[in-house]
Amino acid sequence: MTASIHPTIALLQNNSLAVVVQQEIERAILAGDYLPGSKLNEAALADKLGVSRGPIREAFRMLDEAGLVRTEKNRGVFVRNIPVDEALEIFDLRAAMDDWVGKRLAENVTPEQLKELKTLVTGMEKAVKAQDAHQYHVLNLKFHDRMVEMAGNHKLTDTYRRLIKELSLFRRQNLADSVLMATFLAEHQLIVQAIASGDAAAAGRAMVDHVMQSKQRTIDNAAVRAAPPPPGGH
Amino acid sequence: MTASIHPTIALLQNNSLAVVVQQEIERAILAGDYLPGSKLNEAALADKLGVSRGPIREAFRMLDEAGLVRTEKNRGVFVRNIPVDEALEIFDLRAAMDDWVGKRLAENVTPEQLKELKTLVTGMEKAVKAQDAHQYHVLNLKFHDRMVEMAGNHKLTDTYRRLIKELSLFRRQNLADSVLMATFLAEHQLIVQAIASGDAAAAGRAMVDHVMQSKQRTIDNAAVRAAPPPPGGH
DNA sequence: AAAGCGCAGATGCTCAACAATCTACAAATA
DNA sequence: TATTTGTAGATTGTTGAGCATCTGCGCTTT
Repeated sequence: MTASIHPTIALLQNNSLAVVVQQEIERAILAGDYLPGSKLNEAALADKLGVSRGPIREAFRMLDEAGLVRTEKNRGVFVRNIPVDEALEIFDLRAAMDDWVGKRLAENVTPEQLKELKTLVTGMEKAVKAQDAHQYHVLNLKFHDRMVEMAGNHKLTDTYRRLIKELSLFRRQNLADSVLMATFLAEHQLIVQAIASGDAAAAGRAMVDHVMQSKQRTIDNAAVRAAPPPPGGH
Repeated sequence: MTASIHPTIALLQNNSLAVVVQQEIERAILAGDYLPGSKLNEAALADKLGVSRGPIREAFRMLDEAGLVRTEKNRGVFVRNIPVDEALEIFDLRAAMDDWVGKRLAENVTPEQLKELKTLVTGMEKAVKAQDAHQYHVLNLKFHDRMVEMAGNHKLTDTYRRLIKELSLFRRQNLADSVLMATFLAEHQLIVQAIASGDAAAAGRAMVDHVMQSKQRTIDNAAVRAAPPPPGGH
């Protein structure tokens, strides 16, 4: 009932230090401040964030359970490095969920929601034309996240976001070239179109095809990097 | 390298106390030792398990992240009570996953795996005939878990199991009556049959139908309990 | 070069303490 | 009587010190 004006106070009123620390470390990891594989030092973090080791350790346990870090006994906590195999598995799982989302949206989407999705696609078109890969990436994430959210299943939304976070740990975002961006853009338009048509099966298929395309691109990418040209002398 | 003979020592060699505590509390919760809504007392648990409050608190954070308990600041940790809405959401999410599992199995199942599934169904038949609801329940869980596992996607398997754990917190297992058990049994046979036929679409459909049946039963159950007959005089 | 030694640094855990907060219950008030 | 207030006790959130143990690494020894 006492809605504190001061935001940072309100934060600590409802969240324990451990939760705040967890959020901060998660933010830093997802922002790329700590790269996959790097070690998170308990004492250093405690010092940096101005708390004792207790909350740091509790935050570590949460992050571990969330799949963002890996704990090796007596060695420490490391930012998780998602192997290709696992990333591909995540794509398949996402596809299964997106299939459901597409079907559900085709049946239940409102005109306002449809309009919002179209706006997002338009934004991506502009980003592609402007060669703004970052903006495209942000809108792309938002586009998919909103669709999942619109499907109205909180549990599925939570699960989806958990997967996206883990996936973001897989290779620092393979920068999309303009040709690929254009391809994906066309698929996005297809998805919205299918949803708008109310054809559940088609909408599901469009979503699945799209994710499978991303998966295939990841496979190709991995194949290229697995057999790189020998590095030239420095 | 030093493979301790003593199992409990080997356990602590690889797992921190917090993890062991987490596993023990989780076991207790899933076994029904702590009912949904009940409070978990830090000091009491620390005393009972012979550890300090630190590992207990770390275990709490893991269990919270896993969705098995809920933490209220300054009030404590409580075994989570899954509301009906959330249970229904989980059913839909499961259906989406099982659809994928069914399709995948229809395409890739091995004769050995098929045989194993048939054995499980046979076991359930016997349990139904013997009116052994508990045995049926155990085999049912195993049947579905094995199918998910056989689909070969670890991430999906993890996610599925997480959901099942949460779902087990929803109403102490609605005891299945024999009529319902028979219905589900027929559906199980249908699933195995569809998988064996190699018809991906049919297998997926059979899996989805089955989960939706469980969902519907949950809805009916909830409706009945929501409008119970007025309690007779004591 | 390989094996062994020793040490600094970090983790895992315990214990003790204290502030903040919640809970329950009793007393005071309307 | 019902409601409010006050207060004591219990519990949580957090800190800090301390210590055993493990890891990593450089150094010595062979």
